[in-house]
Amino acid sequence: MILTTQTRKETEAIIKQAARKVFLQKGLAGARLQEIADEAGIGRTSLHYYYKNKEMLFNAVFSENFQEIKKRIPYQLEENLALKEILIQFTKEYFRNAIKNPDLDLFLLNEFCSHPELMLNLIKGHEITQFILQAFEKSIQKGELKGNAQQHFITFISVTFFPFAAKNMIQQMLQCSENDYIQYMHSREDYIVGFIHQYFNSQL
Amino acid sequence: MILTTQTRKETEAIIKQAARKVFLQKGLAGARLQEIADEAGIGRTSLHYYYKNKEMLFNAVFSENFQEIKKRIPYQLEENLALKEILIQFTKEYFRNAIKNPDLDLFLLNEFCSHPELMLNLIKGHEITQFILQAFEKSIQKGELKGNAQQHFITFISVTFFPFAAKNMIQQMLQCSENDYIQYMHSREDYIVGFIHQYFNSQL
DNA sequence: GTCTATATATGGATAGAC
DNA sequence: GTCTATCCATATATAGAC
Repeated sequence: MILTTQTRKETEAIIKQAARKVFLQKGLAGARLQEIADEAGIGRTSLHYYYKNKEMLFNAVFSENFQEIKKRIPYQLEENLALKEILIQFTKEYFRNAIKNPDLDLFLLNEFCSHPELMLNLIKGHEITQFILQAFEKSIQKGELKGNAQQHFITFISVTFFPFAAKNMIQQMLQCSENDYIQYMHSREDYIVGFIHQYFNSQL
Repeated sequence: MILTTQTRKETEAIIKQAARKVFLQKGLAGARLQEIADEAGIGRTSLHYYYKNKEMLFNAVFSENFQEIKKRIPYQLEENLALKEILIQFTKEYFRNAIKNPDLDLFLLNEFCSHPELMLNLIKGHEITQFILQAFEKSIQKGELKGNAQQHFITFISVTFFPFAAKNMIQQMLQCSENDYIQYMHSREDYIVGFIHQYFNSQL
Protein backbone atom coordinates (compact mmCIF):
# COMPACT_ATOMS: atom_id res chain seq x y z
CA MET A 1 0.00 0.00 0.00
CA ILE A 2 1.27 3.47 -0.92
CA LEU A 3 1.60 5.80 2.00
CA THR A 4 -0.28 9.00 1.32
CA THR A 5 -2.57 11.11 3.38
CA GLN A 6 -5.99 9.69 2.85
CA THR A 7 -9.23 11.46 3.31
CA ARG A 8 -11.83 9.75 5.38
CA LYS A 9 -13.82 8.92 2.24
CA GLU A 10 -10.83 7.23 0.68
CA THR A 11 -10.20 5.07 3.71
CA GLU A 12 -13.85 4.16 3.86
CA ALA A 13 -13.70 3.13 0.23
CA ILE A 14 -10.74 0.85 0.93
CA ILE A 15 -12.54 -0.72 3.86
CA LYS A 16 -15.74 -1.21 1.94
CA GLN A 17 -13.92 -2.86 -0.93
CA ALA A 18 -12.17 -5.23 1.48
CA ALA A 19 -15.41 -5.93 3.31
CA ARG A 20 -17.24 -6.57 0.07
CA LYS A 21 -14.75 -9.22 -0.92
CA VAL A 22 -15.01 -11.03 2.41
CA PHE A 23 -18.79 -10.69 2.75
CA LEU A 24 -19.43 -12.01 -0.77
CA GLN A 25 -17.25 -15.00 -0.07
CA LYS A 26 -18.23 -15.81 3.52
CA GLY A 27 -21.58 -14.17 4.03
CA LEU A 28 -22.49 -11.92 6.95
CA ALA A 29 -22.28 -14.64 9.61
CA GLY A 30 -19.09 -16.20 8.26
CA ALA A 31 -17.12 -13.01 7.69
CA ARG A 32 -14.52 -12.10 10.34
CA LEU A 33 -13.69 -8.47 11.07
CA GLN A 34 -10.07 -9.53 11.39
CA GLU A 35 -10.06 -10.77 7.82
CA ILE A 36 -11.63 -7.58 6.55
CA ALA A 37 -9.11 -5.48 8.47
CA ASP A 38 -6.21 -7.53 7.11
CA GLU A 39 -7.57 -7.22 3.60
CA ALA A 40 -7.88 -3.46 4.05
CA GLY A 41 -4.44 -3.21 5.64
CA ILE A 42 -5.59 -1.59 8.87
CA GLY A 43 -5.93 -2.65 12.49
CA ARG A 44 -8.99 -4.58 13.46
CA THR A 45 -10.20 -2.12 16.05
CA SER A 46 -9.76 0.80 13.70
CA LEU A 47 -12.65 -0.56 11.73
CA HIS A 48 -14.90 0.57 14.56
CA TYR A 49 -13.75 4.12 14.11
CA TYR A 50 -15.24 4.15 10.63
CA TYR A 51 -18.17 1.83 11.14
CA LYS A 52 -19.69 1.40 14.56
CA ASN A 53 -20.20 -2.32 14.13
CA LYS A 54 -20.21 -5.20 11.72
CA GLU A 55 -23.80 -4.74 10.77
CA MET A 56 -23.36 -1.11 9.82
CA LEU A 57 -20.37 -1.99 7.71
CA PHE A 58 -22.38 -4.70 6.05
CA ASN A 59 -25.18 -2.28 5.34
CA ALA A 60 -22.78 0.28 3.88
CA VAL A 61 -21.31 -2.34 1.57
CA PHE A 62 -24.66 -3.82 0.81
CA SER A 63 -26.28 -0.58 -0.20
CA GLU A 64 -23.50 -0.12 -2.73
CA ASN A 65 -23.88 -3.61 -4.15
CA PHE A 66 -27.50 -2.77 -4.27
CA GLN A 67 -26.76 0.29 -6.43
CA GLU A 68 -24.55 -1.83 -8.59
CA ILE A 69 -27.35 -4.25 -9.34
CA LYS A 70 -29.64 -1.37 -10.12
CA LYS A 71 -27.15 -0.09 -12.64
CA ARG A 72 -27.44 -3.37 -14.48
CA ILE A 73 -31.06 -2.72 -15.13
CA PRO A 74 -32.01 -0.20 -17.81
CA TYR A 75 -34.90 1.68 -16.29
CA GLN A 76 -35.19 4.11 -19.11
CA LEU A 77 -37.06 1.60 -21.22
CA GLU A 78 -39.73 3.30 -23.25
CA GLU A 79 -43.32 2.49 -22.44
CA ASN A 80 -44.38 1.18 -25.80
CA LEU A 81 -41.27 -0.65 -26.85
CA ALA A 82 -42.03 -4.11 -28.22
CA LEU A 83 -41.51 -6.90 -25.68
CA LYS A 84 -38.79 -8.45 -27.82
CA GLU A 85 -36.89 -5.18 -27.76
CA ILE A 86 -37.36 -4.76 -24.04
CA LEU A 87 -35.88 -8.18 -23.39
CA ILE A 88 -32.97 -7.64 -25.72
CA GLN A 89 -32.09 -4.27 -24.23
CA PHE A 90 -32.43 -5.61 -20.73
CA THR A 91 -30.17 -8.55 -21.54
CA LYS A 92 -27.47 -6.42 -23.13
CA GLU A 93 -27.38 -4.01 -20.25
CA TYR A 94 -27.45 -6.77 -17.68
CA PHE A 95 -24.67 -8.78 -19.30
CA ARG A 96 -22.49 -5.76 -19.83
CA ASN A 97 -22.41 -5.16 -16.08
CA ALA A 98 -22.76 -8.68 -14.73
CA ILE A 99 -19.70 -10.01 -16.56
CA LYS A 100 -17.59 -7.63 -14.48
CA ASN A 101 -19.18 -8.78 -11.21
CA PRO A 102 -20.65 -12.24 -11.45
CA ASP A 103 -20.23 -12.80 -7.68
CA LEU A 104 -23.03 -10.40 -6.91
CA ASP A 105 -25.71 -12.61 -8.38
CA LEU A 106 -25.32 -15.51 -6.00
CA PHE A 107 -25.05 -13.06 -3.14
CA LEU A 108 -28.35 -11.50 -4.15
CA LEU A 109 -30.02 -14.86 -4.42
CA ASN A 110 -28.94 -15.60 -0.87
CA GLU A 111 -30.11 -12.25 0.37
CA PHE A 112 -33.58 -13.01 -0.90
CA CYS A 113 -33.56 -15.87 1.59
CA SER A 114 -31.92 -14.21 4.55
CA HIS A 115 -33.24 -10.66 4.27
CA PRO A 116 -36.45 -10.86 2.27
CA GLU A 117 -37.74 -7.49 3.59
CA LEU A 118 -34.71 -5.65 2.24
CA MET A 119 -34.98 -7.34 -1.10
CA LEU A 120 -38.63 -6.55 -1.37
CA ASN A 121 -37.67 -2.89 -1.13
CA LEU A 122 -35.09 -3.31 -3.86
CA ILE A 123 -37.73 -4.74 -6.12
CA LYS A 124 -40.40 -2.27 -5.19
CA GLY A 125 -38.28 0.83 -5.48
CA HIS A 126 -37.58 -0.18 -9.00
CA GLU A 127 -40.60 -1.51 -10.80
CA ILE A 128 -38.74 -3.23 -13.61
CA THR A 129 -40.11 -6.62 -12.55
CA GLN A 130 -43.69 -5.50 -12.89
CA PHE A 131 -42.86 -3.68 -16.09
CA ILE A 132 -41.47 -6.80 -17.78
CA LEU A 133 -44.18 -9.03 -16.36
CA GLN A 134 -46.85 -6.70 -17.71
CA ALA A 135 -45.07 -6.52 -21.05
CA PHE A 136 -45.34 -10.32 -21.23
CA GLU A 137 -49.03 -10.11 -20.43
CA LYS A 138 -49.68 -7.49 -23.08
CA SER A 139 -47.79 -9.57 -25.58
CA ILE A 140 -49.98 -12.57 -24.79
CA GLN A 141 -53.10 -10.42 -25.20
CA LYS A 142 -51.84 -9.23 -28.56
CA GLY A 143 -51.40 -12.86 -29.58
CA GLU A 144 -47.64 -12.67 -30.04
CA LEU A 145 -47.12 -15.25 -27.32
CA LYS A 146 -49.18 -18.12 -25.97
CA GLY A 147 -49.34 -19.47 -22.46
CA ASN A 148 -48.59 -17.96 -19.09
CA ALA A 149 -46.77 -14.67 -18.47
CA GLN A 150 -45.23 -15.87 -15.21
CA GLN A 151 -43.67 -18.92 -16.83
CA HIS A 152 -42.21 -16.86 -19.65
CA PHE A 153 -40.87 -14.41 -17.12
CA ILE A 154 -39.23 -17.14 -15.05
CA THR A 155 -37.61 -18.55 -18.16
CA PHE A 156 -36.27 -15.18 -19.13
CA ILE A 157 -34.65 -14.41 -15.79
CA SER A 158 -33.38 -18.00 -15.61
CA VAL A 159 -31.39 -17.77 -18.81
CA THR A 160 -29.97 -14.33 -18.02
CA PHE A 161 -29.44 -14.36 -14.26
CA PHE A 162 -28.61 -17.98 -13.50
CA PRO A 163 -25.42 -18.31 -15.57
CA PHE A 164 -23.86 -15.66 -13.33
CA ALA A 165 -25.19 -16.98 -10.04
CA ALA A 166 -23.99 -20.45 -11.00
CA LYS A 167 -20.54 -19.33 -12.09
CA ASN A 168 -18.68 -21.89 -10.02
CA MET A 169 -21.08 -24.69 -10.76
CA ILE A 170 -20.88 -24.07 -14.49
CA GLN A 171 -17.11 -23.93 -14.43
CA GLN A 172 -17.02 -27.33 -12.84
CA MET A 173 -19.70 -28.90 -14.97
CA LEU A 174 -18.00 -27.74 -18.15
CA GLN A 175 -14.61 -28.40 -16.56
CA CYS A 176 -13.30 -25.10 -17.75
CA SER A 177 -11.14 -22.26 -16.42
CA GLU A 178 -12.37 -18.89 -15.25
CA ASN A 179 -11.22 -17.37 -18.52
CA ASP A 180 -13.18 -19.93 -20.50
CA TYR A 181 -16.20 -19.13 -18.39
CA ILE A 182 -15.87 -15.41 -19.12
CA GLN A 183 -15.58 -16.23 -22.80
CA TYR A 184 -18.76 -18.28 -22.67
CA MET A 185 -20.55 -15.40 -20.99
CA HIS A 186 -19.34 -12.93 -23.59
CA SER A 187 -20.63 -15.03 -26.43
CA ARG A 188 -23.74 -15.86 -24.45
CA GLU A 189 -24.98 -12.32 -24.90
CA ASP A 190 -25.43 -12.88 -28.63
CA TYR A 191 -26.76 -16.34 -28.01
CA ILE A 192 -29.50 -14.89 -25.79
CA VAL A 193 -30.49 -12.36 -28.41
CA GLY A 194 -30.93 -15.23 -30.84
CA PHE A 195 -32.76 -17.17 -28.17
CA ILE A 196 -35.25 -14.33 -27.71
CA HIS A 197 -35.93 -14.11 -31.42
CA GLN A 198 -36.53 -17.84 -31.65
CA TYR A 199 -38.68 -17.79 -28.58
CA PHE A 200 -41.13 -15.49 -30.32
CA ASN A 201 -40.99 -17.17 -33.69
CA SER A 202 -41.67 -20.63 -32.39
CA GLN A 203 -44.69 -19.49 -30.43
CA LEU A 204 -46.68 -18.26 -33.39
CA MET B 1 -43.91 -34.77 19.78
CA ILE B 2 -45.24 -38.24 20.62
CA LEU B 3 -43.48 -39.85 23.53
CA THR B 4 -42.31 -43.30 22.60
CA THR B 5 -39.10 -45.16 23.15
CA GLN B 6 -36.90 -44.18 20.29
CA THR B 7 -33.98 -46.08 18.98
CA ARG B 8 -30.76 -44.23 18.55
CA LYS B 9 -31.25 -44.22 14.78
CA GLU B 10 -34.65 -42.65 15.12
CA THR B 11 -33.39 -39.84 17.33
CA GLU B 12 -30.51 -39.26 14.96
CA ALA B 13 -32.98 -38.97 12.12
CA ILE B 14 -34.95 -36.33 14.01
CA ILE B 15 -31.80 -34.38 14.75
CA LYS B 16 -30.58 -34.57 11.19
CA GLN B 17 -33.89 -33.38 9.86
CA ALA B 18 -33.86 -30.43 12.25
CA ALA B 19 -30.23 -29.68 11.45
CA ARG B 20 -30.91 -29.91 7.75
CA LYS B 21 -33.61 -27.30 8.00
CA VAL B 22 -31.40 -24.87 9.89
CA PHE B 23 -28.25 -25.48 7.86
CA LEU B 24 -30.07 -25.02 4.57
CA GLN B 25 -31.49 -21.77 5.82
CA LYS B 26 -28.50 -20.30 7.64
CA GLY B 27 -25.47 -22.11 6.28
CA LEU B 28 -22.80 -23.76 8.39
CA ALA B 29 -21.50 -20.53 9.94
CA GLY B 30 -24.90 -19.00 10.56
CA ALA B 31 -26.61 -22.04 12.06
CA ARG B 32 -26.95 -22.10 15.87
CA LEU B 33 -26.91 -25.39 17.77
CA GLN B 34 -29.59 -23.95 20.01
CA GLU B 35 -31.89 -23.51 17.06
CA ILE B 36 -31.24 -27.03 15.84
CA ALA B 37 -31.89 -28.43 19.31
CA ASP B 38 -35.12 -26.45 19.65
CA GLU B 39 -36.24 -27.62 16.25
CA ALA B 40 -35.49 -31.23 17.22
CA GLY B 41 -37.15 -30.81 20.60
CA ILE B 42 -34.15 -31.82 22.68
CA GLY B 43 -31.67 -30.03 24.91
CA ARG B 44 -28.79 -28.21 23.33
CA THR B 45 -26.11 -30.22 25.05
CA SER B 46 -27.75 -33.52 24.18
CA LEU B 47 -26.80 -32.86 20.59
CA HIS B 48 -23.22 -33.56 21.56
CA TYR B 49 -24.17 -37.02 22.73
CA TYR B 50 -25.17 -37.93 19.17
CA TYR B 51 -22.72 -35.83 17.21
CA LYS B 52 -19.42 -34.85 18.74
CA ASN B 53 -19.53 -31.36 17.29
CA LYS B 54 -21.19 -29.06 14.83
CA GLU B 55 -18.98 -30.01 11.94
CA MET B 56 -19.68 -33.74 12.27
CA LEU B 57 -23.39 -33.03 12.36
CA PHE B 58 -23.02 -30.90 9.28
CA ASN B 59 -21.18 -33.65 7.45
CA ALA B 60 -23.78 -36.23 8.43
CA VAL B 61 -26.55 -34.03 7.07
CA PHE B 62 -24.59 -32.99 4.05
CA SER B 63 -23.79 -36.50 2.88
CA GLU B 64 -27.51 -37.24 2.92
CA ASN B 65 -28.41 -34.14 0.91
CA PHE B 66 -25.80 -35.31 -1.49
CA GLN B 67 -27.62 -38.61 -1.92
CA GLU B 68 -30.86 -36.78 -2.32
CA ILE B 69 -29.60 -34.78 -5.26
CA LYS B 70 -28.32 -37.92 -6.89
CA LYS B 71 -31.78 -39.41 -6.67
CA ARG B 72 -33.13 -36.54 -8.75
CA ILE B 73 -31.04 -37.54 -11.68
CA PRO B 74 -32.13 -40.51 -13.75
CA TYR B 75 -28.87 -42.28 -14.52
CA GLN B 76 -30.53 -45.16 -16.28
CA LEU B 77 -30.97 -43.12 -19.44
CA GLU B 78 -30.48 -45.30 -22.49
CA GLU B 79 -27.47 -44.62 -24.67
CA ASN B 80 -29.22 -43.91 -27.92
CA LEU B 81 -32.24 -42.06 -26.73
CA ALA B 82 -32.90 -38.92 -28.78
CA LEU B 83 -31.63 -35.74 -27.10
CA LYS B 84 -35.15 -34.38 -26.87
CA GLU B 85 -36.23 -37.47 -24.97
CA ILE B 86 -33.21 -37.31 -22.68
CA LEU B 87 -34.01 -33.73 -21.74
CA ILE B 88 -37.67 -34.45 -21.17
CA GLN B 89 -37.01 -37.47 -18.98
CA PHE B 90 -34.36 -35.62 -17.03
CA THR B 91 -36.70 -32.68 -16.47
CA LYS B 92 -39.58 -34.84 -15.29
CA GLU B 93 -37.43 -36.76 -12.85
CA TYR B 94 -35.73 -33.61 -11.61
CA PHE B 95 -38.94 -31.70 -11.07
CA ARG B 96 -40.66 -34.61 -9.38
CA ASN B 97 -37.99 -34.57 -6.68
CA ALA B 98 -37.06 -30.90 -6.58
CA ILE B 99 -40.58 -29.69 -5.90
CA LYS B 100 -40.43 -31.54 -2.59
CA ASN B 101 -37.08 -29.99 -1.72
CA PRO B 102 -36.46 -26.71 -3.47
CA ASP B 103 -34.16 -25.49 -0.68
CA LEU B 104 -31.45 -27.91 -1.70
CA ASP B 105 -30.74 -26.17 -4.97
CA LEU B 106 -29.55 -22.89 -3.54
CA PHE B 107 -27.60 -24.77 -0.91
CA LEU B 108 -25.85 -26.73 -3.65
CA LEU B 109 -25.09 -23.59 -5.60
CA ASN B 110 -23.42 -22.18 -2.52
CA GLU B 111 -21.51 -25.36 -1.88
CA PHE B 112 -20.02 -25.12 -5.35
CA CYS B 113 -18.45 -21.90 -4.09
CA SER B 114 -17.41 -22.93 -0.62
CA HIS B 115 -16.54 -26.60 -1.14
CA PRO B 116 -15.75 -27.01 -4.84
CA GLU B 117 -13.75 -30.22 -4.32
CA LEU B 118 -16.72 -32.01 -2.78
CA MET B 119 -18.99 -30.88 -5.56
CA LEU B 120 -16.58 -31.97 -8.24
CA ASN B 121 -16.86 -35.48 -6.83
CA LEU B 122 -20.62 -35.30 -6.95
CA ILE B 123 -20.41 -34.46 -10.63
CA LYS B 124 -17.70 -36.94 -11.48
CA GLY B 125 -19.16 -39.96 -9.75
CA HIS B 126 -22.19 -39.46 -11.87
CA GLU B 127 -21.39 -38.60 -15.46
CA ILE B 128 -24.78 -37.19 -16.34
CA THR B 129 -23.26 -33.78 -17.11
CA GLN B 130 -20.94 -35.19 -19.72
CA PHE B 131 -23.66 -37.45 -21.03
CA ILE B 132 -26.03 -34.55 -21.68
CA LEU B 133 -23.28 -32.32 -23.00
CA GLN B 134 -22.23 -35.01 -25.46
CA ALA B 135 -25.83 -35.60 -26.44
CA PHE B 136 -26.02 -31.90 -27.37
CA GLU B 137 -22.86 -32.24 -29.40
CA LYS B 138 -24.13 -35.30 -31.27
CA SER B 139 -27.36 -33.52 -31.97
CA ILE B 140 -25.47 -30.59 -33.47
CA GLN B 141 -23.45 -32.98 -35.62
CA LYS B 142 -26.64 -34.60 -36.83
CA GLY B 143 -27.93 -31.15 -37.79
CA GLU B 144 -30.86 -31.18 -35.38
CA LEU B 145 -29.45 -28.16 -33.58
CA LYS B 146 -27.25 -25.27 -34.57
CA GLY B 147 -24.73 -23.37 -32.47
CA ASN B 148 -22.73 -24.27 -29.41
CA ALA B 149 -23.36 -27.28 -27.17
CA GLN B 150 -22.18 -25.48 -24.03
CA GLN B 151 -24.63 -22.62 -24.53
CA HIS B 152 -27.51 -24.99 -25.08
CA PHE B 153 -26.48 -26.92 -22.00
CA ILE B 154 -26.32 -23.79 -19.86
CA THR B 155 -29.77 -22.78 -21.05
CA PHE B 156 -31.16 -26.17 -20.23
CA ILE B 157 -29.86 -26.27 -16.67
CA SER B 158 -30.87 -22.64 -16.21
CA VAL B 159 -34.52 -23.25 -16.96
CA THR B 160 -34.71 -26.41 -14.86
CA PHE B 161 -32.42 -25.74 -11.92
CA PHE B 162 -32.72 -22.00 -11.39
CA PRO B 163 -36.44 -21.77 -10.61
CA PHE B 164 -35.78 -23.91 -7.54
CA ALA B 165 -32.60 -22.15 -6.45
CA ALA B 166 -34.38 -18.81 -6.81
CA LYS B 167 -37.49 -19.88 -4.94
CA ASN B 168 -37.54 -16.88 -2.61
CA MET B 169 -36.55 -14.41 -5.27
CA ILE B 170 -39.29 -15.62 -7.58
CA GLN B 171 -41.88 -15.49 -4.83
CA GLN B 172 -41.06 -11.87 -4.22
CA MET B 173 -40.78 -10.87 -7.83
CA LEU B 174 -44.14 -12.41 -8.61
CA GLN B 175 -45.45 -11.27 -5.22
CA CYS B 176 -46.98 -14.65 -4.58
CA SER B 177 -47.37 -17.06 -1.68
CA GLU B 178 -45.43 -20.27 -1.22
CA ASN B 179 -48.45 -22.23 -2.40
CA ASP B 180 -48.65 -20.17 -5.55
CA TYR B 181 -44.98 -20.82 -6.13
CA ILE B 182 -45.48 -24.56 -5.79
CA GLN B 183 -48.35 -24.35 -8.24
CA TYR B 184 -46.16 -22.51 -10.73
CA MET B 185 -43.52 -25.19 -10.39
CA HIS B 186 -46.04 -27.97 -10.91
CA SER B 187 -47.30 -26.43 -14.10
CA ARG B 188 -43.77 -25.51 -15.08
CA GLU B 189 -42.99 -29.15 -15.70
CA ASP B 190 -45.35 -29.24 -18.66
CA TYR B 191 -44.23 -25.80 -19.74
CA ILE B 192 -40.63 -27.06 -19.93
CA VAL B 193 -41.64 -30.06 -22.01
CA GLY B 194 -43.26 -27.64 -24.44
CA PHE B 195 -40.20 -25.43 -24.25
CA ILE B 196 -37.95 -28.33 -25.23
CA HIS B 197 -40.11 -29.20 -28.24
CA GLN B 198 -40.10 -25.60 -29.41
CA TYR B 199 -36.40 -25.30 -28.83
CA PHE B 200 -35.80 -28.01 -31.39
CA ASN B 201 -38.41 -26.89 -33.87
CA SER B 202 -37.25 -23.31 -33.98
CA GLN B 203 -33.68 -24.35 -34.63
CA LEU B 204 -34.36 -26.12 -37.92
C1' DG C 1 -6.85 8.27 13.52
C1' DT C 2 -4.50 4.08 15.26
C1' DC C 3 -2.95 1.22 18.77
C1' DT C 4 -3.02 -1.70 23.37
C1' DA C 5 -5.65 -3.37 26.70
C1' DT C 6 -9.76 -4.90 28.23
C1' DA C 7 -14.69 -5.73 28.57
C1' DT C 8 -18.64 -8.24 27.01
C1' DA C 9 -21.47 -11.36 24.49
C1' DT C 10 -22.22 -15.43 22.21
C1' DG C 11 -22.06 -19.96 21.29
C1' DG C 12 -19.76 -24.36 21.28
C1' DA C 13 -18.06 -28.15 24.24
C1' DT C 14 -17.46 -30.93 28.59
C1' DA C 15 -18.35 -32.98 33.27
C1' DG C 16 -21.12 -35.09 36.21
C1' DA C 17 -25.66 -35.79 38.62
C1' DC C 18 -29.70 -38.19 37.78
C1' DG D 1 -29.77 -40.65 27.27
C1' DT D 2 -30.92 -36.01 29.15
C1' DC D 3 -30.33 -32.25 32.08
C1' DT D 4 -27.74 -28.43 34.94
C1' DA D 5 -23.86 -26.17 35.62
C1' DT D 6 -19.74 -24.63 34.03
C1' DC D 7 -15.93 -23.83 31.14
C1' DC D 8 -13.63 -22.03 27.30
C1' DA D 9 -12.81 -20.13 22.82
C1' DT D 10 -13.91 -16.79 19.63
C1' DA D 11 -15.12 -12.47 18.00
C1' DT D 12 -17.22 -8.17 18.66
C1' DA D 13 -17.05 -3.80 20.95
C1' DT D 14 -15.22 -0.05 23.92
C1' DA D 15 -11.96 2.92 26.55
C1' DG D 16 -8.23 5.49 26.72
C1' DA D 17 -3.18 6.40 25.83
C1' DC D 18 -0.51 8.18 22.27
